[in-house]
Amino acid sequence: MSYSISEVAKMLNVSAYTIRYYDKEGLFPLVKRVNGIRVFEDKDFPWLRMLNCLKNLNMPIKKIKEYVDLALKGDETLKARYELILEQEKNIEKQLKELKYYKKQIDFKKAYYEKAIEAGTEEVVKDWPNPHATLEVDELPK
Amino acid sequence: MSYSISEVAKMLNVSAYTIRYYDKEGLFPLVKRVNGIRVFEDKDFPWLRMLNCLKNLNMPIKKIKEYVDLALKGDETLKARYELILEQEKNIEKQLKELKYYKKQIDFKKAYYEKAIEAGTEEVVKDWPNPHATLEVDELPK
DNA sequence: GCTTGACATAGAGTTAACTCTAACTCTTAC
DNA sequence: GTAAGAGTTAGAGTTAACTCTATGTCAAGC
Repeated sequence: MSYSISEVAKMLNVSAYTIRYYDKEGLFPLVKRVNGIRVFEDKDFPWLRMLNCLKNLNMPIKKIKEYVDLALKGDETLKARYELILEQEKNIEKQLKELKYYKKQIDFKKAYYEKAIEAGTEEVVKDWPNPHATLEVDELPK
Repeated sequence: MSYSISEVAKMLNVSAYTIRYYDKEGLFPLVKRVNGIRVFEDKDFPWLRMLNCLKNLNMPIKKIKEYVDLALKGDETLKARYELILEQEKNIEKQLKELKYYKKQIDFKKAYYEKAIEAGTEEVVKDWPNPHATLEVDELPK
């Protein structure tokens, strides 16, 4: 099967402009062209999936480009690409920790407003003990 | 206790420029000034914590400003603020789901490269079945 | 054979979130 | 009393990631 730029855009939930921009930035060095028109094929999908993943993990375009360039160089860069993946694994762990940390604060605030709404005024909760009483860097997730 | 702008900046792990920018955007309407100089006090910390939280949940500055403006209006906006918090709760859930989804892909890639490095070439893994074989929007976390 | 629609490019414009510069003030240490 | 250091402002500059415009090509349907 083959797919047009707008079909691929839909799949990645971005605009066709964005796909062209990514291409301009060198993220699709191996996509076929027919009469100048991009033709995405099944063989391109593993990379499209990976790109979608890295993009949603907030990896900058330039960093993604580095990964592409490494992959193009072949087996001699396997180690470097592995390191990059390990970095992403660490990044995900960190983001998960952070999210769980901030979830606690939001949950606190949720209960806070529920009580305030029930009472009709914020006064009754203004002095609630905050579960995150300090704002030291050490207290925040690493 | 009271704190200077650079102390607060350090706590939030941003620059003093950034704190001034946030202030310019109206995120600190209640911070005291002495001779024109910002003086952050203990009473400001609950909001600093909340701001840090929202910022790290990627809420845009403008949206944070809306929340500030609601809070300034007092009890009549309790419901609206509660809704905004509920939205954030949903947002966190979504982000958690996404992270877990992309973690699977990274884990796959990690094993992939480990095998490739062991073999000295990517050839042996190029046809590994990808656990995320499609790239349909429906397959991605909502 | 002409219109339509989807593609193409180069390059300009936009937006968010900083980031910095220039010029100034105020406090503190020598 | 003066120099250093940290604060102030207005406003310009930067960066990333799009987003769009103008202009053009090409294949398909009428």
